[in-house]
Amino acid sequence: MMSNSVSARPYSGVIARLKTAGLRPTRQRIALGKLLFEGENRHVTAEELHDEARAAGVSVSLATVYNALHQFTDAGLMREVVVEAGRSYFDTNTGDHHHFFHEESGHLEDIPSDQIRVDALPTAPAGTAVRRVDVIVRVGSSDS
Amino acid sequence: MMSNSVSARPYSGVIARLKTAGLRPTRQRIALGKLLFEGENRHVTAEELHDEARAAGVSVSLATVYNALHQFTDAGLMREVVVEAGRSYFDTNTGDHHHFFHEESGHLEDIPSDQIRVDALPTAPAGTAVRRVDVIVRVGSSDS
DNA sequence: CGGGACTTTAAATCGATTCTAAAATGACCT
DNA sequence: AGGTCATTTTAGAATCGATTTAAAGTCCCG
Repeated sequence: MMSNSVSARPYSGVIARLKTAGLRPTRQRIALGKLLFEGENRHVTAEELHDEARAAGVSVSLATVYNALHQFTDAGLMREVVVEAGRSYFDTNTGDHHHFFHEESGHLEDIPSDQIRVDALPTAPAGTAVRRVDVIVRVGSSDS
Repeated sequence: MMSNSVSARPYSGVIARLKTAGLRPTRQRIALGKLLFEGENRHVTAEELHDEARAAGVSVSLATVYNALHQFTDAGLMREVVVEAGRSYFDTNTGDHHHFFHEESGHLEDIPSDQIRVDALPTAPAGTAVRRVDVIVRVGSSDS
């Protein structure tokens, strides 16, 4: 009866994912990985994830959360999204998509790539190659 | 023979612009305004502008540069561009356009709005209105 | 179980930005 | 011109998110 969500990554797929990524499945990485990868895609800041882990009874330092988020990102399990100066978001959705950013709440929401189109990209400056295209749709409460 | 540039904003248009924006034309704001608004459009960080001002013999504190950049932005004379966590760029081009961001050099370059198209925007989440759409094309040297 | 490489950690540090409260300045009035 | 007062600037301290440090802890292999 699968208590909740779309999730359904089988029993501790997290450990397998970590190993595949060349990361030792330590207690902390497993706990953070479960919070991040079991269930829906997520957008988190290091602080948020840290609070969440502790709230869930996992003892983990903020530095470790930063380390893990960067390691997961380097391993291609997540990606970093920059929307606000001075704060980093990490996104568990590594597929092709873009974002709504709610300026008041600081909340990010995915825009599936088939719901937006970027056309007619100019050629990259000489000597450079395009690494990624980010589209941020900034929204605010309608009574601004 | 007009020594350089497209500039040609007439004699101290900067003062008029400041007044129109409701900002007192102080020595510092005028000097920064000239660096920013006379000549081509620019992308600067606070530190860069501060260094440039001092190099030009203008005595101004970093805090004042930050103040001025925010005031100019609030007044609609500039806009802030977020491309890297932990660093703010300010852009003198307030028109509709997007950006190339060169990841190695930290350099920003405009993409005129007619050279890019964003279509099929999904509707904003309920209760919200779109404030802006930012497209960042991240490029790096082609031999990555 | 034992050893060594990899991890985690608390604490110190960093760079960017903001805040503070005091000193300086600009604009208005007469 | 001079006086006045709100606005602005400033140096320095403080804050913020993030990273680094070096020491303590853990994981994995035989």
